[in-house]
Amino acid sequence: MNAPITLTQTRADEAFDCLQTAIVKGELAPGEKIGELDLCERFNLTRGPVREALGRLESRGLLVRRPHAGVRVVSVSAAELLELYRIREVMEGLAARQAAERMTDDEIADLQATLDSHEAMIEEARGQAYYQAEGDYDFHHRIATGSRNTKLAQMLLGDLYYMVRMYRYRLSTSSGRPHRALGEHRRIVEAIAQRDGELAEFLMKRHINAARQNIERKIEQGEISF
Amino acid sequence: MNAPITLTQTRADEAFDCLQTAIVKGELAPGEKIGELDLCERFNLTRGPVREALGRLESRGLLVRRPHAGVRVVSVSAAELLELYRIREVMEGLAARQAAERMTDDEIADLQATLDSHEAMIEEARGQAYYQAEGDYDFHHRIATGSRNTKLAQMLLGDLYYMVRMYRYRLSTSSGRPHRALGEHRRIVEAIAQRDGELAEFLMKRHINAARQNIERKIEQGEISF
DNA sequence: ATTGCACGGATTGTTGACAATATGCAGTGT
DNA sequence: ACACTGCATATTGTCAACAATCCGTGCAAT
Repeated sequence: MNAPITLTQTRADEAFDCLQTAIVKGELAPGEKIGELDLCERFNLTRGPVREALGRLESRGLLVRRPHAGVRVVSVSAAELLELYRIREVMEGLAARQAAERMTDDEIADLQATLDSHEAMIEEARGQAYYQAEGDYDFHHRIATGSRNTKLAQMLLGDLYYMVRMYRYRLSTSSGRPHRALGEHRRIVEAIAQRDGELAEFLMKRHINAARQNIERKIEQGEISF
Repeated sequence: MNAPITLTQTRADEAFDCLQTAIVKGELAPGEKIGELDLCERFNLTRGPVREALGRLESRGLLVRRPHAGVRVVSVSAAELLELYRIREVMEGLAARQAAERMTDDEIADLQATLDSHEAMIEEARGQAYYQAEGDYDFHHRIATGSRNTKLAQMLLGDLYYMVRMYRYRLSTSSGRPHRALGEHRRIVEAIAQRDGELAEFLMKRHINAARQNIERKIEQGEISF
């Protein structure tokens, strides 16, 4: 039946995780009204934990709830998605700077190793944008935690990335330009290895700015539907 | 027919507001364990809404909760407080830049007017640091919303400011230098009025950086206890 | 004396039932 | 035919009882 060992801490956490992944993977369409009982049956839970999870998700901006009317997945417009990238630009720039100042040598070596594995994945499975997207996520994740800035990492990992990933699934192609992105990642790590925080910040901002412009172009070309 | 006054949307919202203000005002000491039943009696509520509010606050990083052990107000170290200002620096810099691009002329005029009233408050009630703190909060609040960046405003107003204010109450004196801060505010608004986003970003970053250094100095001098 | 362990009490997590409110439909009037 | 009103239903918000888990205390053993 179910997994013999439930590693989840509590029912509410379980509901939170299930809901979050369901939203990110697009199983719950934005704007669609979702009933609590539907969710309970879907995840084999009761309304208590589900309600608590809904509250948490709402607080994080993934859901919008009207007092007695129900709860809907937030629908982000194209303009708002681009605004999200503007925020990422400054916050991840800061993360890169602080990572250059604070990451241990071991962490940097690890980061370089993961870039190698990402390159291998891109080489052998060309067109497999999914792995590239995961690799990209992994890279930014490490930089955020490497900043040793608790709140910064919390905001990036807890708020922004989930919202961005939610649209990654919809854009299907990660950002389209795996090789170029990998090269930019390499240069950022180089700057971090040299403990050049200022350069790392600059390169990271430019990297995310390029990704934003890429999306902007696709929107203008009508390749993305909202 | 005009709706009279919405006392509160829902019990959970009420609990959320009460708890948030109680935490910000320092009525609930950081690190102190708070029982759910205590809170219920304190606010005349039942455990359901209180639990939902606790979940939301935890998700925003104001509380920390261990599975069956209870909930505590988050205790932020001096180092983490300074990290918070580093985040504010880049985020509010972006907010100032976008505000310069997007605020209406009326909003800018309003902003200048509030600065005048702040100046009057400082002049007549010298030493009344409380009003200066509120004025400072008001200023940054308007810039954040003026950016027209929904998520950015949400993160600043919903997450960061409450955490900063929580320590403002403890530091008693806002940042100590009302006149100088006011002058910096004036120059930022000037840049916004001239639609010079780049300058507004630069000035805002320098403003917050100065505030951070001010706190850092106080910490070194042992004027602040944690 | 200190450490380990077990047990009782208290607190939290969860559940199901009850109350309040919004949505949809039917009916009526213009 | 359309708009408005009133009611019925379903869904949400709230409550109080039940079950599971942790913490502190006391005792015993080394």
